[in-house]
Amino acid sequence: MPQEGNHNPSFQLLLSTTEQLIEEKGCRNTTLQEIINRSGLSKGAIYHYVRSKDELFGLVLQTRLEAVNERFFSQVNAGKKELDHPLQAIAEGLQHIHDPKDVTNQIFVYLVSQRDNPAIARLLQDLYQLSLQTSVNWIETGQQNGVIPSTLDARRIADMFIVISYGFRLRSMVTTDENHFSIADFHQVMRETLQ
Amino acid sequence: MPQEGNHNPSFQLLLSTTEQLIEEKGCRNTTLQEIINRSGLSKGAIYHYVRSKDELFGLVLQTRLEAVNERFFSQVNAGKKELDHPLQAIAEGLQHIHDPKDVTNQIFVYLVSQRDNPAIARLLQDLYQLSLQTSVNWIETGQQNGVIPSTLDARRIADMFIVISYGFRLRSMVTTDENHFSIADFHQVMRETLQ
Amino acid sequence: MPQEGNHNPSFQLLLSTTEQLIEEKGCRNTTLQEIINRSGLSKGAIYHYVRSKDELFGLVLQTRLEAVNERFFSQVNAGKKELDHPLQAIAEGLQHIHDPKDVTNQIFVYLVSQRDNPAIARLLQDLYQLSLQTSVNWIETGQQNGVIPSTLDARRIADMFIVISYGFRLRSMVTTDENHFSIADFHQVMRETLQ
Amino acid sequence: MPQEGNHNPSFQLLLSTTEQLIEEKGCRNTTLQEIINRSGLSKGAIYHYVRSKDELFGLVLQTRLEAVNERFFSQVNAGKKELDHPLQAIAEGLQHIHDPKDVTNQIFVYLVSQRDNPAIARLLQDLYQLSLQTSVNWIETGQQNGVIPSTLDARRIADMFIVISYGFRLRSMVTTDENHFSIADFHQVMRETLQ
DNA sequence: ACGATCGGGACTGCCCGTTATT
DNA sequence: AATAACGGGCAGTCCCGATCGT
Repeated sequence: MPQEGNHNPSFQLLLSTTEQLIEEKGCRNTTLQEIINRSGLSKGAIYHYVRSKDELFGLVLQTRLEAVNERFFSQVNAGKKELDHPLQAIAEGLQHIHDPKDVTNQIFVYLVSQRDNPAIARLLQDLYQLSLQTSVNWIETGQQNGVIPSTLDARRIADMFIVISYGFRLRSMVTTDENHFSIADFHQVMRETLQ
Repeated sequence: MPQEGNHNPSFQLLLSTTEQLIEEKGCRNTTLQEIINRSGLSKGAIYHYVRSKDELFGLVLQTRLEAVNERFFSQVNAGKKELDHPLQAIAEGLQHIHDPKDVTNQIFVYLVSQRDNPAIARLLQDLYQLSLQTSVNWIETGQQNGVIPSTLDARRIADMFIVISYGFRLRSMVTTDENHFSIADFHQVMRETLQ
Repeated sequence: MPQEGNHNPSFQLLLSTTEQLIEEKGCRNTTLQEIINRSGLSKGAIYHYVRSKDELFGLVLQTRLEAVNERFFSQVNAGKKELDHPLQAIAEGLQHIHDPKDVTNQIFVYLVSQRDNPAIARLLQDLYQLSLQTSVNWIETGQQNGVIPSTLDARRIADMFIVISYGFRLRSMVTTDENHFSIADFHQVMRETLQ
Repeated sequence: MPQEGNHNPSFQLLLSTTEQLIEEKGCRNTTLQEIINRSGLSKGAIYHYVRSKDELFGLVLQTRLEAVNERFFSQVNAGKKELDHPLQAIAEGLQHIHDPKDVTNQIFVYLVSQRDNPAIARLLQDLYQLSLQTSVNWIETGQQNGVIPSTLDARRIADMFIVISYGFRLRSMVTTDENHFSIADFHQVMRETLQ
């Protein structure tokens, strides 16, 4: 499984085709056969890069989340303005957790429902840690800049942030109601929590 | 599909066997064949009661959640003491959302990942509405009793409650870390939010 | 697996199609797909009757051997002449162990090479017992009729007979030489052994 | 395919790893992937030495049998005592045909079941000829030394010997019964046959 | 000569759901 | 109301070839 930082065009094609199919038809209805048909790769080729369909989906999710995190990170680093309102920046960057069609949301719950597979469980754990650490970094940056009181436990706040974003993701996939508790409300709660 | 309030022993056996199997091996690994073997029912019998495996899982979830809600409702109605601390009652009743092995958590994410099936989508929507309405009822009871300020939007608070409980459910299935944002913290946030 | 004495036409079709294909192309090259194509049955139908391809092959072998044994048995019972020369009758009935294309030979070695599968091992053991018992019966019949000395150990002689017929089967699949040790020679050895 | 008398360490490693795996898990369950994992060789390396997995197995068998034959040959040449009882020497050297776990037995039936592959058929034919010729040599040696009557057809006797040893091999893989016709009985038969 | 990566495609067994039958 | 028969999609495994470097 030589996919560490793999830039092989076939592997990239595999990932993008899979992502596209998930977007169109959901995880459940995305079959290996369709990936084969659309990508032009063979089953052997696919299993040369990944160990299973689940791992493939996990890889797509990981790639996506890493891209998101990277984008955020560079955003935060780039502008000084955002540093004044890091929470706002974060909240704005999270619009996608409201989109039930968002590929990351779909793959995320799909993988959680496969968590009895140890490899999947590990991947999910890793992604959680990644998100948590990123959030901690943001908050600590805010504390160093004085916009967030240093008395707060960065880790706990970050985890709360994760929990609520998980909640939003799940709610978006459960109901289509015009929702009553919005990201704006969340922002408000955070603001009060952080004084 | 005559399962409205069905007390048929075969149907009850079907539900309990399924629940048991899910607890043992997870949703994904619970096959029809195993349900047949363990329950002694035939495939025809099962498909006489339910339309699909997903519907069966949905029914198990629904039964469970209704039992939980009913228990809560009678609890709230029974004692006056709990009325003074409705939030605490709620929080205590939610310990199970922390258990990644909890059958409702497992079925819930499984069904969400199957949400492209319209019947499943409808079921999830219904369950969301049920939870929401239950929460609204609790909060309004609290407002009538003066323990919660009447200025607050019961619907919004209830939804926030749902979102966060969804978040806890999901987090419990993603990580086994000693978690930093706990139900106690949640209680604290709620208390502050509700003044 | 309801194939005990199954006279279901689909099941019979399955067996005969399989036998035919093995005769044409050997066990290894007989694929499920071909059986499906030629028989018109679906994969689901086939797996309704058998648990695996190996079991299917085993069933073909068993059916064949039982037919052979039954034919022998009725032959022995029918004619008085054969009772005088039971060995000759046996030897003549064994011509097919010389035919490398014979389906029973092919399936037999195929199954032996799969003997790590416990179900296969059990089947082979059963078939061995069946053959052994049949041979013992013949010999004891010979002893009762006085053509075989009662001093001989029927069981040992029968087993020797099995071993040598196994040897003939295997040799026929290994070499196409005009063979030097023939069934006639075997007959001679037996005759001397039995006085 | 430069494996004639190849003493290349990689090639030897390939053979011994394969033999070891067959001993542990049987021919069927010995996959190329396992050979790759355990030997550390790459797929390319393996296919550099052999044309197919079957050929690889054939090579292991051939190597083993040649070693056995060579050992016998040197034994016969070394001592005079054995020359007096060549049959006994042979019989003693054949204990391994009783061991169903013996690698040669396993590979042998595996290859026979693959005999539709012409290369395999040729290999089996060659091995048969080798065995036959070896037996003929022993018997002729015995005849020259006067322990075996010169009137006997060495070729026929040798072939009978092969057939029976084939039979023992097969029986050992079919049943685990304490067997009734033993090598000792075989020895007895041979002795009587040869006067 | 030696070996690694990449890729192709056949095949089995599993599993869900449907239809015919009683 | 329940069973047996059946249909067919799908994932993952496996053997092997092709190509390229060393």
